[in-house]
Amino acid sequence: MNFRLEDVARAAGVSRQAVYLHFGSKSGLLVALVTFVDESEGLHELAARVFEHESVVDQLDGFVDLQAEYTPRIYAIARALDQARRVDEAAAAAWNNRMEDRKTACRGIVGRLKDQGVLHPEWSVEDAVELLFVLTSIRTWEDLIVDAGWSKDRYAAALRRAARQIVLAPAQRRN
Amino acid sequence: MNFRLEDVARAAGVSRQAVYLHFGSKSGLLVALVTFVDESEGLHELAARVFEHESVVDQLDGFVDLQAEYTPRIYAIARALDQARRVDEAAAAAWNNRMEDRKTACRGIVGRLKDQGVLHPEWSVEDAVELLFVLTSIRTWEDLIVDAGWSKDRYAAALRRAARQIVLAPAQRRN
DNA sequence: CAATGTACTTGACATTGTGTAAAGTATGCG
DNA sequence: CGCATACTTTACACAATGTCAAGTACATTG
Repeated sequence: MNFRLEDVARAAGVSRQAVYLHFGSKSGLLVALVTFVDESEGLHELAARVFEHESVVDQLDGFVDLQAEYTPRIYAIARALDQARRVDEAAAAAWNNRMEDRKTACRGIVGRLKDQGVLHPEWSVEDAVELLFVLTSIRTWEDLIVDAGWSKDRYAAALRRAARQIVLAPAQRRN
Repeated sequence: MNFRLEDVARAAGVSRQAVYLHFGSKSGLLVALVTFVDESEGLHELAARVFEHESVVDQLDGFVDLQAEYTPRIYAIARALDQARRVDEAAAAAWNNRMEDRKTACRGIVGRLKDQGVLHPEWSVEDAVELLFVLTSIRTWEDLIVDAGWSKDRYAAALRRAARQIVLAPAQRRN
């Protein structure tokens, strides 16, 4: 929530009140923005493309790459939403919604790994899903890219490797 | 920053102004609190104990366990500090300071793994340090414990496993 | 004992930003 | 024309941080 409604309104060329008429509150604006950006950036299509890969391992890599590619585009908004969700119910719902989508993607990948017998034997499906989820989260991205100053490529390479090591059965590790 | 200075002052049995006399600002209070809590909880000794283990792998496990044990004790403060650091320089310094300590610990572990030839060959020391760091971060803890509802034990077990898989050379994996 | 300093209190006020309310205006449409 | 829609302008309530000035209680010290 690192922005003032007055600035937003001025930048949009409307009065501050117009923002309230349209979105009800600051959080309301944020929630609408999140939805809008995901649509206009085509998140859905990008995600679908990841799952077009025949090999699950390619899907896993693609999922990591998607995070590397997509997160910087939405980072500022995501951070604001992450903050807003602590105090605003609608923001929390929007956040949970997006997280649920991401988790579903993780479940898909891990489930397929399990089905094909290439899930690392030490991991339960549930734990592997959650760990893949957290490994590819915006927070992890922030820690590595923003705070540690990593490049996108370094992030993608390291996370691909980490995700594979955690989730793939040792025999399958070489691709 | 999910608290009001007036409440803090009242709970401490002093006037709101007294807080300003002592700590200068809300962030100042927070920074002082962080230092105080780390000392009174004995973080330094707990960390030292982790590194008393002879085996580096035990140190790695102990480091994960320390996070599992310690993070819940400081979570509320840590979250406030994480938020404060975006707007307050002193808070940012306090945060970076603690992160640097944690990173030093990671460097120690990974460095020793490298020296003993048991660091996973696919990882550079720098990348492994950072990945161990992010894996054991407060943010990751929050995602798993607070948001996903994991138990402490589940967290510790999963992260031990994940850390080992990422950082240990395959041959060394069984301990 | 008087003077001084320390640590705090009380109360008032400036500031910033969100959110609400009310009245007015421009535009388009049936 | 009459009316609805979409917006503007202005004003204000409110919460919370941070500042300021004057006062008080108590302990220390010459």
